Amino acid sequence: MDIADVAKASGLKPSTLRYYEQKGLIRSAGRHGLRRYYDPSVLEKLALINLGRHVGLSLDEIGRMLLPQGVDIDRALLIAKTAELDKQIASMQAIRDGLHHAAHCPAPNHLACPTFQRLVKLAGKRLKPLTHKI
Amino acid sequence: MDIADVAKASGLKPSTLRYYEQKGLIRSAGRHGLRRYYDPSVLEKLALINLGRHVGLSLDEIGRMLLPQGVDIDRALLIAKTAELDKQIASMQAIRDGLHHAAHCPAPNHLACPTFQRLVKLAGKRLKPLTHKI
DNA sequence: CTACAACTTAAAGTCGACTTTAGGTCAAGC
DNA sequence: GCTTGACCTAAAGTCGACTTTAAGTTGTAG
Repeated sequence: MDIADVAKASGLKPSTLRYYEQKGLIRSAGRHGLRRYYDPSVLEKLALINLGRHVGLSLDEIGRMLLPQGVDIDRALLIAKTAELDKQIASMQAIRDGLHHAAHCPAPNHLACPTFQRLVKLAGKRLKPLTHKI
Repeated sequence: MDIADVAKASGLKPSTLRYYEQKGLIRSAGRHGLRRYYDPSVLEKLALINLGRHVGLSLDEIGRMLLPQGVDIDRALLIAKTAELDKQIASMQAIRDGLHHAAHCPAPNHLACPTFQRLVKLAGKRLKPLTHKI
């Protein structure tokens, strides 16, 4: 497949594919002259990268997780990530519940509502930044 | 309170406070000469901003939600955000379950595992980018 | 065989949320 | 009254993940 085919099949732009290659996330199978050509298995690797982005991994982290040979992931890192996701989900649920309450609470303003006050404190304390762009 | 007090109490840097002011998120109560001084209620507003960041709002969105007078939030936007959070949570749970399975699946590599394959497709299709940095 | 669409590279630009820097002002303690 | 540390502003820098641009090369349809 040439780069345009991979782009179409993956939904990524050619420039993104070159960028991923530069970062060491994918490799082309070779060149026809200057032009890259790819093995279709690159699509599986890209799907995996996409998945990683969705769970909040940076490209660098994904690079470390993707085993060099073949298309696979480090299981230990996967388990760690699962635990992290559990925490994130719990946080988001707490916030969701607080927002839901605040939106329906009859207090004159949200800061007058004790449930909302707990929520604000929760966000201030318990939640560490979910610093990612996915 | 002067800017250093607000910084200490909120955990934000003075530069961040000036930046938020520039964006119209907070206001100082006035100046002593050049120096800003703040009403303590700014801390509540900052807590609210912090909360907003945690649910994935941009500073601009937060600016639109914070009612100009006093410290409060637009309830309709709050409800909408609650619904959005519900979706995000559901997505994250699906991914979490998939990762959990993949990490413990006996298939030789994850791509050989049908559950993992479904997960990869899910991430590719159903999940729209959670494009935020918190 | 030629035209040209599609590829190539390196480098610079973008976006959001800040942080840092450079250069200047000033309230307060000695 | 003088020093100094904390404050001020405007502008530039940073980070991650790309995208865009500028300038050049080439496989391939006609």
